[in-house]
Amino acid sequence: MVTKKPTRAPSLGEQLASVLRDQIVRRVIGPGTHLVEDTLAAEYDVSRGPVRDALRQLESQGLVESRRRGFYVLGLTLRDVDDLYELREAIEVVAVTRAIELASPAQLAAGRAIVDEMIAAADRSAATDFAQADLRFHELLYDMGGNRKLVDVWQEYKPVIASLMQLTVEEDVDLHPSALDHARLLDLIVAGDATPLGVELRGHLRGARSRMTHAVDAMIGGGTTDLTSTPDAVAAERVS
Amino acid sequence: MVTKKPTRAPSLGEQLASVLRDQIVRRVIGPGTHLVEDTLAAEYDVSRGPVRDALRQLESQGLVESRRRGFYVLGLTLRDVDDLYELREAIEVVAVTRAIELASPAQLAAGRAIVDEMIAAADRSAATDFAQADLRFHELLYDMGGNRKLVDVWQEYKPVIASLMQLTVEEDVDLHPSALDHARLLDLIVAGDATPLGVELRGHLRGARSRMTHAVDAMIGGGTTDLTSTPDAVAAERVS
DNA sequence: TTATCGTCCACCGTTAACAGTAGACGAAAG
DNA sequence: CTTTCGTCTACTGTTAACGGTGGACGATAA
Repeated sequence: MVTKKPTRAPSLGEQLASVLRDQIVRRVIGPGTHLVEDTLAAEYDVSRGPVRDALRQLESQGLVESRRRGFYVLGLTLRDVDDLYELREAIEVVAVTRAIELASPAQLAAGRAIVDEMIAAADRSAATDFAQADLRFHELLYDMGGNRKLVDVWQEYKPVIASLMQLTVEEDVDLHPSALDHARLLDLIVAGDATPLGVELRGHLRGARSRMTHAVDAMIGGGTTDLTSTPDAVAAERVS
Repeated sequence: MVTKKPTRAPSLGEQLASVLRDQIVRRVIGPGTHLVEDTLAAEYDVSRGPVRDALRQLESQGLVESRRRGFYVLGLTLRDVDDLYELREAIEVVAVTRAIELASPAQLAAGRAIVDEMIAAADRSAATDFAQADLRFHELLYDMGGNRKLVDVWQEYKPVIASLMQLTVEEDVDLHPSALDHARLLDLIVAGDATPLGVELRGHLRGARSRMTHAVDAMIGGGTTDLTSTPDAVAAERVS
């Protein structure tokens, strides 16, 4: 069983990383932008130390790149979203497969409670609450799997995924089917057959991926990706 | 094609991270050890900034944990080695599967050149050189796959894997079969069938994993894991 | 015009000092 | 004896200043 660290007040570095991450994902700060410690420190009225911390964190999440003179924004292209979800699929399928043997009754109950929260959020059309419950649900899947390295990778990229999900919450979509998808994942874990479970989760994540590439594409202002005629288009209505 | 960053002199933080990482993997610094910025700064005659950088890096590699008062060494248990290799297997199989379509002639040639270096190192029984070539070979597999997130995860954990490999280089083993295993991976990429390629790579990594758990076990002083009668025992003679 | 060389500067890496905080711990009260 | 409260301290987070470095750039020579 993987234990959780107690919550502490976020440092300035963490706060700044969060602000910059959102700005990068939303392209308020565009790809190629030169980020300089001193400049950001002046702009946000902090010293360079927390700026360093923030930029290091964003670097390890693949959002910025350190070069000789400063950091440069890489941002998130459609390619990046695809890559990120391919990574996520690779590791999350392993985690849920392990969950078949390892998930405890308490964890399964916690999963069902989160699904209930999702349904309640869907009732209220509270997409932001839904997204947060969604993230907690998937984190629980990793916890059930009991592989700490998989958990660590999830934790590393979770903030990026969360930022991406924020791009999709403004859309007026019925969230109930997605909530039920999550319940179905739990059912399949309990049923104990890895093959349909893997198929279901892959479909689930591919739907989420399509939705996000759609949102990023719309944000970029592209018309280059037309999803309305592909099988993913239906799945794209599903969250996470 | 994934581009490489130019090489810079390592900062004090990076150097310290490397030293501490080795000490942790080798259990010179044992699990549970309390690591304090001030104490390490005095011991290594640097200021606290680089110590912070080092500990942050080790934290993201899962070797230490930050709690309220300082960092604590988690270390690498047998469980951790298994988890790490399960992660690696999950992502590396995806990378090589993608390499079937995406590997360039130049990359394949580079792979063969690295295998030649491995054979030369095996000729000289130069295990450390072999291990380094081994790491470069696998990094090239990720590059061939062209998924930047997979590359990033590999880069994140590569130093830990390298430290682990150092535990195994003192053993007097004929390295030629392992070199040829790598050539075979390239052949299978060129042959273009994902299924035998996946099977081969999984076997390859499971061999490496067994070898490492064997080395960690011996280092811990355990007698709790007897590998001599399992199918992995033969594969454990293979590196990487 | 091109190549070379010296200077400058745009940054980051590092250091030392200060400030804040959350438990630990001891003393006092019930 | 147990609980509460106040103080202390062990750390980290942050700030400001200094030092180093590697290209950029301008001047000079061929």
